[in-house]
Amino acid sequence: MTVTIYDVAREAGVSMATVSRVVNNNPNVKPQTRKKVYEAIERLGYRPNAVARGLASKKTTTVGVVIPDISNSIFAEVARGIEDIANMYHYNIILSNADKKKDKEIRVINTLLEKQVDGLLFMGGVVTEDHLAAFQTASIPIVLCGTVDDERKIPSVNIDHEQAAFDATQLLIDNGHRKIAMISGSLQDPANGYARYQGFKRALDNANIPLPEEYVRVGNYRYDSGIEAMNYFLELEDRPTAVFSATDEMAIGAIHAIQDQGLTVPGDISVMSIDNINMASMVRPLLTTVAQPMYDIGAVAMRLLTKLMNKEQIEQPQVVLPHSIMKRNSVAHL
Amino acid sequence: MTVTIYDVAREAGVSMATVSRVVNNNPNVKPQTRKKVYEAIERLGYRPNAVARGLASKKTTTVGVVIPDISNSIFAEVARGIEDIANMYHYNIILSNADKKKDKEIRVINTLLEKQVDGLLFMGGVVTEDHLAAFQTASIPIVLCGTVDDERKIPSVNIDHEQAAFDATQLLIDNGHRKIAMISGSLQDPANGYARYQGFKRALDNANIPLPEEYVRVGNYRYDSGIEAMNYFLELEDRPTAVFSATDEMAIGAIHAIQDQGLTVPGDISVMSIDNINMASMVRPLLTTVAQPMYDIGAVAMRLLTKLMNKEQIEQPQVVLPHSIMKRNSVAHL
DNA sequence: CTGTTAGCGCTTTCAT
DNA sequence: ATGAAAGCGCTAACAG
Repeated sequence: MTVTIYDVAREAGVSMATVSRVVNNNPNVKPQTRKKVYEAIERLGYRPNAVARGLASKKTTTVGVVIPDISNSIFAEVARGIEDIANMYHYNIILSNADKKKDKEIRVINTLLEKQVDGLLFMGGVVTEDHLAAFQTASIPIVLCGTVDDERKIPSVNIDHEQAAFDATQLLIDNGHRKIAMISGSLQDPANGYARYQGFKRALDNANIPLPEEYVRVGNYRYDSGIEAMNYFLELEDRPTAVFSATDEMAIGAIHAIQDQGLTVPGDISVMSIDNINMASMVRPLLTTVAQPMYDIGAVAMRLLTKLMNKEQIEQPQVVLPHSIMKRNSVAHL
Repeated sequence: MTVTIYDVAREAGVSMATVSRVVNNNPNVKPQTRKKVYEAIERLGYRPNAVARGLASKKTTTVGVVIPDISNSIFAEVARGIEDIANMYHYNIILSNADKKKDKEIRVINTLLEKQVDGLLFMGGVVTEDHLAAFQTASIPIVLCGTVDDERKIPSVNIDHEQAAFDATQLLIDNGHRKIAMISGSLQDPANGYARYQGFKRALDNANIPLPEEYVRVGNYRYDSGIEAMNYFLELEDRPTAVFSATDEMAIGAIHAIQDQGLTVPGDISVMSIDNINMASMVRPLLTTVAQPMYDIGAVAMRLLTKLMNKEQIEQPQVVLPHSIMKRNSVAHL
C-alpha cells in the first residue's frame, strides 16, 4: 500500500542507505545515483515517513508552541513571528491551544513532550509550580515568550511591562492630567497584571500624584470588563480626566462606555493603554497606546530556541525587547 | 537517559507487552499487576514515546488542521470548535498556519501528511487543482470547513453563503432601502466571495431593484478595503442609502468611513454584513449582521472527520449549517 | 492474564 | 560512493 524507502531502493537499484542519503541531502552521493533515486521517488510517489524518521534519528524537527488563547489576537501575532523563524530554520511547529485553562496547559505540555518535540515555546499566562514541574521532566530546551517564571531561570523574551506602563502613564501626566485612573489586569499575573500596575504607580509617585483607591479597578483584559470599569469611574464624584488601561481591548471598552454616556474621547476623558492590537487602529478615535512588538517577541523567542536546540552558547537568556509609544487620537492635552 | 517501556517492564518484573497493555488501558491485566506497573512508571517517571507508538501502530491519534490565517478571528473561532471535539474523541491536533499563501497551504498539507496524521481538516481558502492533487496523494480522510471544492467531492461543512447574503440583503430591502451597494469579496472565492455576491444579486433581482455597476466594489475582506470601498460610494452622485458588506471587518471599515465624513450610521447610511465576529459587538453602532456559526462549523467538521477516520458510514458528507440574523443597531428603517 | 517475537520505516555506524 | 545490518521504542499477533 504505502511506498517505503525500501521500495524506492529496489526501484532505483540501490540500497536503502543511499536513498536515505539523497532524501537527506547528504553530499556523499554520486550525481548520477542521486538522479536515479529522484526518478524512482517520483515514479513511486514516495513520501518520507516523518514518524519513522523521528524514531530512528531521535529528532522530529518539530517544536511545540503552547498558546494560551488562540482567539486572542496578541498571541496570534506572536505565533506568526514564531512561525516565520521556525520555517527559516526548517522546523515545523505544532500549535497547541490551551484555552486559558491552566490544567489544559499542563496537559498540552505533556502531550507535546510525548510527541518528542525538539523544543518548546510557552506563550503568555502565569508560570506556576505545576508548569515548572512539567518543564522539569523535559530534556529539551524551553523558552517563554510574553511571560517569565518567578525565579527567572527559564530563558524568555518579553518587553519591560513595568516601564511600558510607566511610559504610558507619563504621557498622560505630560499632557497635564492629574486625575488618572487605571483599569488593571489581575495582580496575580506577573507580566500584564502586576508589572503594569507597578509602572503606573511609579509614574504617579514620581510626579507626586495621589492615587485614590477608587481609581483602580481590576478587569479581566477583555472588552466587557473595560466597559464595566469605566462605568464605575464615570459614576465617581470626582471623575478622572484620563484612564490608563492595561490592555487595548479594555481601553476600547472604556472608550465606548464613555461615548455611550454622550461624552467624548478625548474631549471629556483621555484613554491610553498598552499592546497595540490591530483593533487599536480600527476604532474612533484611534487609540493611543504603547506598542508591544508582538511579532518580534515570537521571532526572537524562536530564534533563541533554535540556538538552544543547537546547543549554542547563549549570552543573555532573558531578553527584553524595546517598546514604543503610538501617539494617536485618544489622549488630549488638558 | 530516557526511560523506555523496557525499563518499566524490568522494574515492575513483567514483560513489555504487559506494560504496553496497562498504558493502553487494555482490560486484560490483573489489577494487582496493573498496580505494580503503575508504581514502576511513577518511580521511573516514564513517559510513553508517541513517535514509537505511532510507528508501531500506524496511528498517531493526531489530526492536522490547516488554518489559512491565524490572525483572522473567524478561523480562530472555528479552530476552537475543532479542538473541543478533537479532545472529546482523544485526538490531538496540529494547527498549521498557511499565512494566506496558497503555496504554503500545499507545503503544510504535505508536511502534515509526512507526519502521518490520521485525518486532515482544511479551513477556508480556495480549493484549487493543486490542493486536490495534494489531497489525492493522501490515504486519510479529509474534511473541508468553511469552503468547498468545485466538484463537491470532498466532505465539507459550511453555511449557505448565497442564502445568507440573500437574507441580509432582504433585511435591507424590508427596511425600505432601494439604493443598496455591496462591498464584495473576490469573485474568485467560491464561498465568501462569489456566493455572497450571488445572494445579494438574487435578492435585488427578486425585488426588481436595479444594480448600477458602480454600486459594487470588490474588497479583500479587511478593514481598510471597507474604508476604501465606502469612500468610493460616498463620492457617488447618487449615493446608496444602505451598504451590504461581505464581511464584518469591511463593514466596520465602512462604518468608520461614513463617520469620518461627519455622517452617521444608520442615520445617513445603513450598514449590514455577514460573519458576526467578536468585533461586531465592539463597535458603535453595534453591527447588524448575519451570524455564521463558526464554532459549530469547526465542531461539526471535526465530528465528521472522526466518523470518517472510524470508517463509519456517512449519510450526508456535505453539511450545511443554519445561519441567523443578528439585528443590532446599524440598520435603519427608511 | 501474561510473555515472546516480529516488525513499523527510517537513520546510522561500520565496512568495503 | 555505496551497502549491510543493527537498532530507535513501541504494538500486535500468537502462544501458552
